[in-house]
Amino acid sequence: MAEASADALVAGLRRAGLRITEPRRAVCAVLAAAPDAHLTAAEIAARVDRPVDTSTVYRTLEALEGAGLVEHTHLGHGPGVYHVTPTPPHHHLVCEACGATFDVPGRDLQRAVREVTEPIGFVADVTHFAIVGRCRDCAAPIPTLPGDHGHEDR
Amino acid sequence: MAEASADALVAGLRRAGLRITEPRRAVCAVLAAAPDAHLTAAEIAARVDRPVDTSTVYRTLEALEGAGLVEHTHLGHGPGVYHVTPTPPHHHLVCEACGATFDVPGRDLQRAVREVTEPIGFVADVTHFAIVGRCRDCAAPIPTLPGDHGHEDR
DNA sequence: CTCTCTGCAAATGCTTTGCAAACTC
DNA sequence: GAGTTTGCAAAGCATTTGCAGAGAG
Repeated sequence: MAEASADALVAGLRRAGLRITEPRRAVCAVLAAAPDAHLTAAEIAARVDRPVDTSTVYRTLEALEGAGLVEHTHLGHGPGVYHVTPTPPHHHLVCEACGATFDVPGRDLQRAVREVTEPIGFVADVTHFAIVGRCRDCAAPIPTLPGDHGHEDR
Repeated sequence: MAEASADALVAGLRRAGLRITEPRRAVCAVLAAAPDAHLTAAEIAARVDRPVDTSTVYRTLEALEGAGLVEHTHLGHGPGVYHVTPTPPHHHLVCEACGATFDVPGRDLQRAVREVTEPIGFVADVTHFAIVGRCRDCAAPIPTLPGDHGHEDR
Protein backbone atom coordinates (compact mmCIF):
# COMPACT_ATOMS: atom_id res chain seq x y z
CA MET A 1 0.00 0.00 0.00
CA ALA A 2 1.14 3.49 -0.70
CA GLU A 3 1.60 6.55 1.44
CA ALA A 4 -1.69 8.10 0.47
CA SER A 5 -3.52 5.51 2.51
CA ALA A 6 -7.20 5.58 3.06
CA ASP A 7 -6.43 6.17 6.72
CA ALA A 8 -4.60 9.36 5.87
CA LEU A 9 -7.61 10.65 4.00
CA VAL A 10 -9.94 9.66 6.81
CA ALA A 11 -7.65 11.33 9.30
CA GLY A 12 -7.75 14.45 7.19
CA LEU A 13 -11.52 14.48 7.29
CA ARG A 14 -11.47 14.05 11.04
CA ARG A 15 -8.97 16.87 11.37
CA ALA A 16 -11.37 19.04 9.41
CA GLY A 17 -14.02 18.38 12.03
CA LEU A 18 -16.09 16.15 9.79
CA ARG A 19 -17.68 12.90 10.79
CA ILE A 20 -16.35 9.56 9.73
CA THR A 21 -18.95 7.35 8.13
CA GLU A 22 -18.94 4.15 6.17
CA PRO A 23 -19.66 5.83 2.82
CA ARG A 24 -16.83 8.28 3.41
CA ARG A 25 -14.46 5.52 4.38
CA ALA A 26 -15.37 3.65 1.25
CA VAL A 27 -14.75 6.62 -1.02
CA CYS A 28 -11.42 7.25 0.67
CA ALA A 29 -10.49 3.62 0.15
CA VAL A 30 -11.22 3.80 -3.56
CA LEU A 31 -9.20 6.98 -3.96
CA ALA A 32 -6.31 5.60 -1.94
CA ALA A 33 -6.32 2.38 -3.90
CA ALA A 34 -5.70 4.25 -7.14
CA PRO A 35 -3.54 7.21 -6.19
CA ASP A 36 -2.42 7.78 -9.77
CA ALA A 37 -5.77 7.33 -11.45
CA HIS A 38 -8.22 9.95 -12.59
CA LEU A 39 -11.62 8.78 -11.50
CA THR A 40 -14.99 10.26 -12.26
CA ALA A 41 -17.58 10.44 -9.55
CA ALA A 42 -19.48 7.69 -11.31
CA GLU A 43 -16.44 5.46 -11.41
CA ILE A 44 -15.86 5.96 -7.73
CA ALA A 45 -19.46 5.14 -7.04
CA ALA A 46 -19.04 1.97 -9.07
CA ARG A 47 -15.84 0.85 -7.37
CA VAL A 48 -17.12 1.20 -3.88
CA ASP A 49 -17.92 -2.08 -2.18
CA ARG A 50 -21.12 -1.16 -0.44
CA PRO A 51 -23.56 0.85 -2.54
CA VAL A 52 -23.05 4.57 -2.09
CA ASP A 53 -25.32 7.09 -3.68
CA THR A 54 -23.85 9.34 -6.34
CA SER A 55 -24.85 12.43 -4.45
CA THR A 56 -23.01 11.14 -1.40
CA VAL A 57 -19.93 10.54 -3.53
CA TYR A 58 -20.07 14.12 -4.74
CA ARG A 59 -20.58 15.43 -1.24
CA THR A 60 -17.71 13.37 0.06
CA LEU A 61 -15.42 14.49 -2.72
CA GLU A 62 -16.43 18.04 -2.04
CA ALA A 63 -15.52 17.55 1.61
CA LEU A 64 -12.17 15.98 0.73
CA GLU A 65 -11.42 18.74 -1.72
CA GLY A 66 -12.28 21.34 0.86
CA ALA A 67 -9.79 19.69 3.19
CA GLY A 68 -7.15 19.86 0.48
CA LEU A 69 -6.87 16.08 0.26
CA VAL A 70 -8.32 15.65 -3.19
CA GLU A 71 -8.29 17.65 -6.40
CA HIS A 72 -10.57 17.55 -9.33
CA THR A 73 -9.73 18.30 -12.91
CA HIS A 74 -11.44 18.50 -16.26
CA LEU A 75 -9.85 16.20 -18.76
CA GLY A 76 -12.03 16.99 -21.71
CA HIS A 77 -15.66 17.57 -22.53
CA GLY A 78 -16.76 14.80 -20.25
CA PRO A 79 -17.19 14.59 -16.51
CA GLY A 80 -14.63 15.89 -14.06
CA VAL A 81 -12.11 13.50 -12.59
CA TYR A 82 -10.84 13.28 -9.04
CA HIS A 83 -7.60 12.10 -7.52
CA VAL A 84 -5.73 12.45 -4.28
CA THR A 85 -3.65 15.57 -4.09
CA PRO A 86 -0.26 14.68 -5.50
CA THR A 87 2.90 15.80 -3.80
CA PRO A 88 4.67 16.98 -6.93
CA PRO A 89 2.67 19.27 -9.19
CA HIS A 90 1.95 17.69 -12.50
CA HIS A 91 -0.03 18.35 -15.60
CA HIS A 92 -2.48 16.30 -17.60
CA LEU A 93 -2.46 15.54 -21.29
CA VAL A 94 -5.53 14.01 -22.84
CA CYS A 95 -5.83 12.52 -26.28
CA GLU A 96 -8.98 13.83 -27.86
CA ALA A 97 -9.12 10.83 -30.15
CA CYS A 98 -8.65 7.83 -27.89
CA GLY A 99 -9.10 9.42 -24.50
CA ALA A 100 -5.80 8.25 -23.09
CA THR A 101 -4.41 10.46 -20.36
CA PHE A 102 -0.81 11.18 -19.53
CA ASP A 103 0.76 12.78 -16.53
CA VAL A 104 3.76 14.97 -17.07
CA PRO A 105 5.83 16.69 -14.42
CA GLY A 106 4.62 20.24 -14.14
CA ARG A 107 8.02 21.67 -13.40
CA ASP A 108 9.00 22.86 -16.85
CA LEU A 109 5.51 23.75 -17.76
CA GLN A 110 5.05 25.67 -14.58
CA ARG A 111 8.13 27.71 -15.34
CA ALA A 112 7.00 28.46 -18.87
CA VAL A 113 3.54 29.37 -17.75
CA ARG A 114 4.93 31.68 -15.14
CA GLU A 115 6.96 33.50 -17.76
CA VAL A 116 3.77 34.30 -19.59
CA THR A 117 1.50 34.97 -16.67
CA GLU A 118 3.79 36.78 -14.29
CA PRO A 119 3.96 39.98 -16.34
CA ILE A 120 0.24 40.46 -15.85
CA GLY A 121 0.28 39.39 -12.25
CA PHE A 122 -1.60 36.19 -12.87
CA VAL A 123 -0.98 33.27 -10.55
CA ALA A 124 -1.73 30.11 -12.50
CA ASP A 125 -2.85 26.77 -11.20
CA VAL A 126 -1.46 24.59 -13.93
CA THR A 127 -2.88 21.39 -12.58
CA HIS A 128 -6.53 22.22 -12.86
CA PHE A 129 -7.15 21.85 -16.55
CA ALA A 130 -5.78 19.42 -19.03
CA ILE A 131 -4.13 20.07 -22.33
CA VAL A 132 -5.91 18.28 -25.11
CA GLY A 133 -4.32 17.02 -28.25
CA ARG A 134 -3.48 13.74 -29.87
CA CYS A 135 -1.24 11.04 -28.61
CA ARG A 136 1.37 9.40 -30.74
CA ASP A 137 -0.89 6.63 -31.91
CA CYS A 138 -3.73 8.90 -32.91
CA ALA A 139 -1.74 11.87 -34.24
CA ALA A 140 0.26 10.65 -37.20
CA PRO A 141 -1.87 8.22 -39.20
CA ILE A 142 -4.61 9.25 -41.59
CA PRO A 143 -3.20 12.43 -43.13
CA THR A 144 -6.13 13.14 -45.43
CA LEU A 145 -9.08 10.99 -46.22
CA PRO A 146 -11.15 11.54 -49.35
CA GLY A 147 -14.23 13.56 -48.51
CA ASP A 148 -13.48 13.36 -44.85
CA HIS A 149 -12.74 16.23 -42.54
CA GLY A 150 -11.53 13.88 -39.88
CA HIS A 151 -13.51 15.39 -37.07
CA GLU A 152 -14.79 12.40 -35.22
CA ASP A 153 -15.43 13.22 -31.64
CA ARG A 154 -16.94 11.35 -28.78
CA MET B 1 -6.17 42.96 -38.14
CA ALA B 2 -7.85 40.40 -40.23
CA GLU B 3 -11.45 41.40 -39.84
CA ALA B 4 -13.37 38.25 -39.18
CA SER B 5 -16.38 39.64 -40.92
CA ALA B 6 -19.62 37.78 -40.93
CA ASP B 7 -19.20 37.46 -44.66
CA ALA B 8 -15.92 35.66 -44.21
CA LEU B 9 -17.55 33.15 -41.91
CA VAL B 10 -20.44 32.68 -44.28
CA ALA B 11 -18.03 32.25 -47.16
CA GLY B 12 -16.21 29.63 -45.13
CA LEU B 13 -19.40 27.70 -44.64
CA ARG B 14 -20.13 27.87 -48.34
CA ARG B 15 -16.63 26.71 -49.14
CA ALA B 16 -17.24 23.73 -46.89
CA GLY B 17 -20.19 22.79 -49.03
CA LEU B 18 -22.75 23.81 -46.43
CA ARG B 19 -25.90 25.75 -47.10
CA ILE B 20 -26.34 29.37 -46.20
CA THR B 21 -29.42 30.04 -44.16
CA GLU B 22 -30.73 32.92 -42.13
CA PRO B 23 -30.02 31.31 -38.75
CA ARG B 24 -26.46 30.57 -39.82
CA ARG B 25 -26.00 34.10 -41.10
CA ALA B 26 -27.25 35.44 -37.81
CA VAL B 27 -24.89 33.31 -35.73
CA CYS B 28 -21.99 34.35 -37.94
CA ALA B 29 -22.95 37.99 -37.48
CA VAL B 30 -22.94 37.66 -33.70
CA LEU B 31 -19.56 35.97 -33.72
CA ALA B 32 -18.09 38.50 -36.11
CA ALA B 33 -19.44 41.37 -34.04
CA ALA B 34 -17.46 40.23 -31.01
CA PRO B 35 -14.27 38.72 -32.38
CA ASP B 36 -12.45 38.95 -29.08
CA ALA B 37 -15.25 37.75 -26.84
CA HIS B 38 -15.85 34.30 -25.46
CA LEU B 39 -19.53 33.60 -25.91
CA THR B 40 -21.55 30.69 -24.67
CA ALA B 41 -24.07 29.08 -26.96
CA ALA B 42 -26.81 30.62 -24.85
CA GLU B 43 -25.32 34.08 -25.16
CA ILE B 44 -25.13 33.71 -28.91
CA ALA B 45 -28.72 32.57 -29.00
CA ALA B 46 -29.67 35.64 -26.98
CA ARG B 47 -27.76 38.12 -29.13
CA VAL B 48 -29.18 36.98 -32.41
CA ASP B 49 -31.76 39.31 -33.88
CA ARG B 50 -34.26 36.84 -35.18
CA PRO B 51 -35.02 34.01 -32.80
CA VAL B 52 -32.79 31.00 -33.35
CA ASP B 53 -33.24 27.79 -31.48
CA THR B 54 -30.46 26.74 -29.13
CA SER B 55 -30.05 23.45 -30.91
CA THR B 56 -29.57 25.30 -34.18
CA VAL B 57 -26.95 27.48 -32.55
CA TYR B 58 -25.07 24.40 -31.43
CA ARG B 59 -25.37 22.80 -34.83
CA THR B 60 -24.17 25.95 -36.54
CA LEU B 61 -21.24 26.27 -34.18
CA GLU B 62 -20.40 22.66 -34.80
CA ALA B 63 -20.43 23.34 -38.52
CA LEU B 64 -18.26 26.42 -38.13
CA GLU B 65 -15.86 24.54 -35.94
CA GLY B 66 -15.66 21.72 -38.42
CA ALA B 67 -14.74 24.27 -41.06
CA GLY B 68 -12.01 25.61 -38.83
CA LEU B 69 -13.64 29.03 -38.54
CA VAL B 70 -14.57 28.87 -34.88
CA GLU B 71 -13.06 27.33 -31.79
CA HIS B 72 -14.60 26.43 -28.53
CA THR B 73 -12.95 26.38 -25.17
CA HIS B 74 -13.76 25.55 -21.59
CA LEU B 75 -13.09 28.45 -19.31
CA GLY B 76 -14.13 26.84 -16.08
CA HIS B 77 -16.80 24.56 -14.74
CA GLY B 78 -19.54 26.24 -16.68
CA PRO B 79 -20.60 26.04 -20.28
CA GLY B 80 -18.16 26.07 -23.15
CA VAL B 81 -17.43 29.33 -24.93
CA TYR B 82 -17.01 29.96 -28.63
CA HIS B 83 -15.09 32.51 -30.61
CA VAL B 84 -13.83 32.99 -34.14
CA THR B 85 -10.53 31.30 -34.78
CA PRO B 86 -7.84 33.84 -34.05
CA THR B 87 -4.97 34.25 -36.44
CA PRO B 88 -2.25 33.92 -33.83
CA PRO B 89 -2.57 31.00 -31.45
CA HIS B 90 -3.25 32.20 -27.97
CA HIS B 91 -4.07 30.84 -24.60
CA HIS B 92 -6.71 31.67 -22.03
CA LEU B 93 -6.23 32.54 -18.40
CA VAL B 94 -9.24 32.60 -16.15
CA CYS B 95 -9.37 34.02 -12.67
CA GLU B 96 -11.17 31.57 -10.48
CA ALA B 97 -12.06 34.33 -8.07
CA CYS B 98 -13.52 37.09 -10.22
CA GLY B 99 -14.01 35.26 -13.50
CA ALA B 100 -12.01 37.69 -15.58
CA THR B 101 -10.40 36.16 -18.62
CA PHE B 102 -7.14 37.11 -20.26
CA ASP B 103 -5.69 36.23 -23.60
CA VAL B 104 -1.98 35.64 -23.80
CA PRO B 105 0.03 34.86 -26.90
CA GLY B 106 0.53 31.15 -27.10
CA ARG B 107 3.94 31.31 -28.67
CA ASP B 108 6.11 30.78 -25.60
CA LEU B 109 3.64 28.49 -24.00
CA GLN B 110 3.38 26.43 -27.13
CA ARG B 111 7.11 26.00 -27.20
CA ALA B 112 7.30 24.99 -23.56
CA VAL B 113 4.45 22.60 -23.92
CA ARG B 114 6.06 21.02 -26.91
CA GLU B 115 9.22 20.40 -24.93
CA VAL B 116 7.22 18.38 -22.49
CA THR B 117 4.89 16.62 -24.87
CA GLU B 118 7.12 15.86 -27.80
CA PRO B 119 9.14 13.15 -26.03
CA ILE B 120 6.03 11.07 -25.72
CA GLY B 121 4.78 11.88 -29.20
CA PHE B 122 1.89 13.98 -27.99
CA VAL B 123 0.61 16.77 -30.20
CA ALA B 124 -0.95 19.36 -27.95
CA ASP B 125 -3.66 21.83 -28.75
CA VAL B 126 -2.82 24.51 -26.26
CA THR B 127 -5.75 26.69 -27.07
CA HIS B 128 -8.47 24.32 -26.09
CA PHE B 129 -8.46 24.58 -22.35
CA ALA B 130 -7.89 27.49 -20.07
CA ILE B 131 -5.44 27.80 -17.26
CA VAL B 132 -7.16 28.76 -14.06
CA GLY B 133 -5.62 30.76 -11.30
CA ARG B 134 -5.95 34.18 -9.79
CA CYS B 135 -5.49 37.51 -11.44
CA ARG B 136 -3.45 40.25 -9.90
CA ASP B 137 -6.36 41.90 -8.19
CA CYS B 138 -7.60 38.72 -6.58
CA ALA B 139 -4.29 37.11 -5.73
CA ALA B 140 -1.78 39.77 -4.96
CA PRO B 141 -1.30 41.36 -1.62
CA ILE B 142 0.71 43.81 -3.70
CA PRO B 143 -0.91 47.23 -4.13
CA THR B 144 -2.38 48.09 -7.49
CA LEU B 145 0.09 48.92 -10.20
CA PRO B 146 -0.58 51.27 -13.09
CA GLY B 147 -0.90 49.96 -16.62
CA ASP B 148 -3.10 46.93 -16.12
CA HIS B 149 -3.04 44.39 -18.86
CA GLY B 150 -5.64 41.96 -19.96
CA HIS B 151 -9.24 42.49 -20.77
CA GLU B 152 -12.38 41.18 -19.24
CA ASP B 153 -14.94 39.42 -21.33
CA ARG B 154 -17.86 37.39 -20.39
C1' DC C 1 -29.24 13.44 22.68
C1' DT C 2 -27.89 16.63 19.10
C1' DC C 3 -26.42 17.58 14.89
C1' DT C 4 -24.27 15.78 10.77
C1' DC C 5 -24.64 12.65 6.94
C1' DT C 6 -27.12 9.47 3.83
C1' DG C 7 -30.22 7.87 0.34
C1' DC C 8 -33.82 8.82 -2.53
C1' DA C 9 -35.96 11.45 -5.83
C1' DA C 10 -36.57 15.28 -8.25
C1' DA C 11 -34.50 19.47 -10.17
C1' DT C 12 -31.06 21.91 -12.76
C1' DG C 13 -27.98 23.31 -16.49
C1' DC C 14 -25.71 22.21 -20.74
C1' DT C 15 -25.83 19.77 -24.93
C1' DT C 16 -27.63 16.38 -28.20
C1' DT C 17 -31.11 14.05 -30.99
C1' DG C 18 -35.54 12.46 -33.58
C1' DC C 19 -38.68 14.07 -36.73
C1' DA C 20 -41.78 16.57 -39.84
C1' DA C 21 -41.89 20.80 -42.09
C1' DA C 22 -39.29 24.67 -44.35
C1' DC C 23 -35.87 26.11 -47.21
C1' DT C 24 -31.45 26.19 -50.12
C1' DC C 25 -29.28 25.00 -54.22
C1' DG D 1 -37.15 18.38 -56.90
C1' DA D 2 -33.60 16.52 -53.85
C1' DG D 3 -31.24 16.82 -49.94
C1' DT D 4 -30.08 20.06 -45.99
C1' DT D 5 -31.56 22.60 -42.09
C1' DT D 6 -34.69 24.24 -38.82
C1' DG D 7 -37.63 24.36 -34.74
C1' DC D 8 -39.68 21.91 -31.29
C1' DA D 9 -39.77 18.76 -27.82
C1' DA D 10 -37.80 15.37 -25.39
C1' DA D 11 -33.89 12.73 -24.05
C1' DG D 12 -29.13 12.49 -22.02
C1' DC D 13 -25.44 13.38 -18.82
C1' DA D 14 -23.21 15.40 -14.90
C1' DT D 15 -24.07 17.57 -10.83
C1' DT D 16 -26.90 19.67 -7.14
C1' DT D 17 -30.52 20.02 -3.73
C1' DG D 18 -34.63 19.17 -0.40
C1' DC D 19 -35.98 16.28 3.02
C1' DA D 20 -36.93 12.65 6.37
C1' DG D 21 -34.68 9.21 8.60
C1' DA D 22 -30.17 6.86 10.09
C1' DG D 23 -25.97 7.28 12.32
C1' DA D 24 -21.67 9.61 14.57
C1' DG D 25 -19.83 11.89 18.46
